[in-house]
Amino acid sequence: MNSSEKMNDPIYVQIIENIKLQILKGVLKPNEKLSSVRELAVLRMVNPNTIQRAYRELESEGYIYTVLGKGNFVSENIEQIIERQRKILLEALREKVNELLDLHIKKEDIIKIIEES
Amino acid sequence: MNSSEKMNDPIYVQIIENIKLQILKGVLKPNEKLSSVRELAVLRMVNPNTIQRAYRELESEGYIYTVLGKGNFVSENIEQIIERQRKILLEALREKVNELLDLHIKKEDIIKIIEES
Amino acid sequence: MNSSEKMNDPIYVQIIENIKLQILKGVLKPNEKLSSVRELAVLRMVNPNTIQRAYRELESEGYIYTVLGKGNFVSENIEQIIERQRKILLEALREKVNELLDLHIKKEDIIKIIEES
Amino acid sequence: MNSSEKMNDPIYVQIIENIKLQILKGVLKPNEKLSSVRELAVLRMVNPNTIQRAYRELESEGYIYTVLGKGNFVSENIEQIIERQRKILLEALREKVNELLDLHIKKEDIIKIIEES
DNA sequence: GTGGTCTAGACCACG
DNA sequence: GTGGTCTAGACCACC
Repeated sequence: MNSSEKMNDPIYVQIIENIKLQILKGVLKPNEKLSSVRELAVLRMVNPNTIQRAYRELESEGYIYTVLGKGNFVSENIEQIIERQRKILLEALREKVNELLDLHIKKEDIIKIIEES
Repeated sequence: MNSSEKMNDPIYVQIIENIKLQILKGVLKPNEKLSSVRELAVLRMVNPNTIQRAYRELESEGYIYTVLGKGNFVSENIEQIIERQRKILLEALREKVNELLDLHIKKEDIIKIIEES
Repeated sequence: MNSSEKMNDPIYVQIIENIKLQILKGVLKPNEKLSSVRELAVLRMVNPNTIQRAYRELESEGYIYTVLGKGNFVSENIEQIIERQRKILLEALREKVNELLDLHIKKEDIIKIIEES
Repeated sequence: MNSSEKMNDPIYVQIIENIKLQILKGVLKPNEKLSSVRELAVLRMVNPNTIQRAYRELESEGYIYTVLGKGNFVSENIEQIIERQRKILLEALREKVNELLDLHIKKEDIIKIIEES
């Protein structure tokens, strides 16, 4: 039912999207501890490296922070992170739209695509 | 009034956009020779390196091809190149839109941005 | 049954490949006149522009030459043209092979692909 | 004894190949920071522009990503990038082989070339 | 003549 | 500090 979460994305991307959504919806709250790498690996039946990678990317995007030896936690200032992401994405969107207009794609057609998303 | 051609863009990007548009509008036709690097450098009053860079990127995107010692030419199969670019861009657009929806941006707001472009 | 001639190639590419093969097999001999653009357009039931484009590319690759007002003819020194093409292609092949080896594709697997071609 | 690393290649290509290999062999890991443009320029005793160019091409091929003001980093999803590159190269190889077969080069001769690579 | 590479070094924007 | 852009100008290889 959700907009992203494509089946053919690599596993670690699916995990990232899943955790992001939980944070965004407030299921996971600021400073809350995430499942440990090993726990989540068992739960999802994937290699611990895959979880490690997902956590690493979530950290680099600012969604979570890592305390060595303690675990991974949801960022304190999660709203700011989201606001920053929004701005970045909106700017990227504007750029893509301009490039499409240059290639003679009509605005209506672009809007149609968005409405179908 | 045109979508691209932003003043703030670096010179080489402006040149790229300009040439792309000429190709798209049919001013430059398949296999037609472009100005030589040095000619265009004099014409636009910039360093030859700047033109060189623009031509190199146009080539790597498939819009033109280079014959060593002869010059740069508009690609034969330019429509396919354009079609490919459209697909790539539309897919990128869809992805951005999905990410924005995940960040709770409303579809209407996204559409508003496109209408302003 | 032939190696190239993919169905999903654009029409003008299919025409190019077809004419190249006729030249290579000696069906079309040096200095022999090719069908006129209009004749071939009717025969193949395509737009004359498509034929024009195929001839233009064949000329730029050296297979044929054009005499304005007279028509298109198979090149005199066709063997040299072919030899040049071979050298260019073999060099390109070597380059691709090296790049594949860098990406840890085994020589055996590359050879297997060639044997299947 | 290695396949790439030709002496005759331009410096920036040698740098690109060198970094690609380090990434492929796992010497450089996902999200690891590369030397800064200036550092590497001093280290390899070349102009910063030359490094800059190498990094730019590595980025456009997806091997690394750039954060303005922070540095250049190995891509997160490097395996996918490699897999994509493999597919592109194999398809290009198949095409070259087909063209060579059309020019009456024997399969055995093509295979011989590969074995010598 | 053409494009391709490279140097030396300046200036900008970002954080 | 980082990368990004740009100039001025040299030298090479190809044809």
